[in-house]
Amino acid sequence: MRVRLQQTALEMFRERGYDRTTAAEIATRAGVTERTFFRHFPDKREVLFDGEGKLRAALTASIAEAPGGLGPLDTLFRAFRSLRSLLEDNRPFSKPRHEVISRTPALAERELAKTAALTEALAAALKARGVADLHAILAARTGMAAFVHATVAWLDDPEPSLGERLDLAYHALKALLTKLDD
Amino acid sequence: MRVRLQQTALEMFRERGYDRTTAAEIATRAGVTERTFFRHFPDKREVLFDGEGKLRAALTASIAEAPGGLGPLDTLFRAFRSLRSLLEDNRPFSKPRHEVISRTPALAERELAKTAALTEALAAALKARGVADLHAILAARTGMAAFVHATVAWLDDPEPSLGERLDLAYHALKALLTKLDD
DNA sequence: GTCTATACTGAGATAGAC
DNA sequence: GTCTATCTCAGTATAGAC
Repeated sequence: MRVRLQQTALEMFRERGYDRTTAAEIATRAGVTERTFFRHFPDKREVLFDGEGKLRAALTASIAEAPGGLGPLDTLFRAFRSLRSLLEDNRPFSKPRHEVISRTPALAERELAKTAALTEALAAALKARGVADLHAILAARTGMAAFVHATVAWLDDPEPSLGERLDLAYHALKALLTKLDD
Repeated sequence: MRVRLQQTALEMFRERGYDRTTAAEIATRAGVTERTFFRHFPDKREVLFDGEGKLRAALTASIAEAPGGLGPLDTLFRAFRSLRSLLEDNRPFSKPRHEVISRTPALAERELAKTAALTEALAAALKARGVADLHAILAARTGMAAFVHATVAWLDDPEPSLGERLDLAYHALKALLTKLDD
């Protein structure tokens, strides 16, 4: 039922927009009552945010098993690259989902919150490898910035590929360094 | 009246928490009707987010007038440092405000959205200086990550000072980027 | 300033799975 | 019998329309 509600919600949000779709309508089309909708999802926005757990688990696992000598940012990029095929397979679902989210402020806001939570998890995974707190949180935020940018750009246009976009972001970060003073 | 509503709201949120304070109650204590509250603020969360405009104007102005030779990250840090005394003066208000925000998910979410909007503005200001799109957005996100981290840590504990915390973050970023492979 | 739609919340009842 | 999912009903607060 969870999945059915999610699919129905995405479908209706695309047809009529998030604001013009009530939770009761989603529930009815999915064959349940409004109250059931809210039992599955604590609020209406949450119906589009569920795959986060898998992403988080995959990334933290990849970080945990990374070779010892790798720096924090390289560890993160290694983890991001390991997700390429998973993300590429999901594109048929994630693209329309992203379209709805990006044109709905309430959903965009929720996505930022989810991304922030994921960033915290990455920082924690880095700390577990012995990275100092400040370095861990800055690396996690910097890495996520690059990852999100690459992913969003790739959802908008599949060429260049996600892997190429990650490489571009990686080298752009490197270039930022060479210009640092002091 | 705007300011009075904001002060009243912060006061009541601290006393009872955001969720247990209704917009009508804030309005009544401030001496107006609920309708007036929503005429000033499009939604209840927004009552705590108003100084954004000034911060944004100060930062983009500072970026625009930065010396030509400076790299993107140095331009940003120069702008952040120029805000130190403004932020230090504001601490008596921003500290309790931050406490309320950080323990209220709905407000934390809104703050992330405001920060994201500010980040976009910084990226735009960098682009106006001729920085390439990808570099501008990555520098803006990386710089904001460091700035937010330094500010939040400093709100939590005023020592080390904000300026020192910014320097720490700057050097941590430098160290991270220096370790990059390839 | 009034009225109303919609997002949520809580308590209790029902029904089927185990 | 217990557990879990659902429904029913009644209510409050936010926000938007008029």
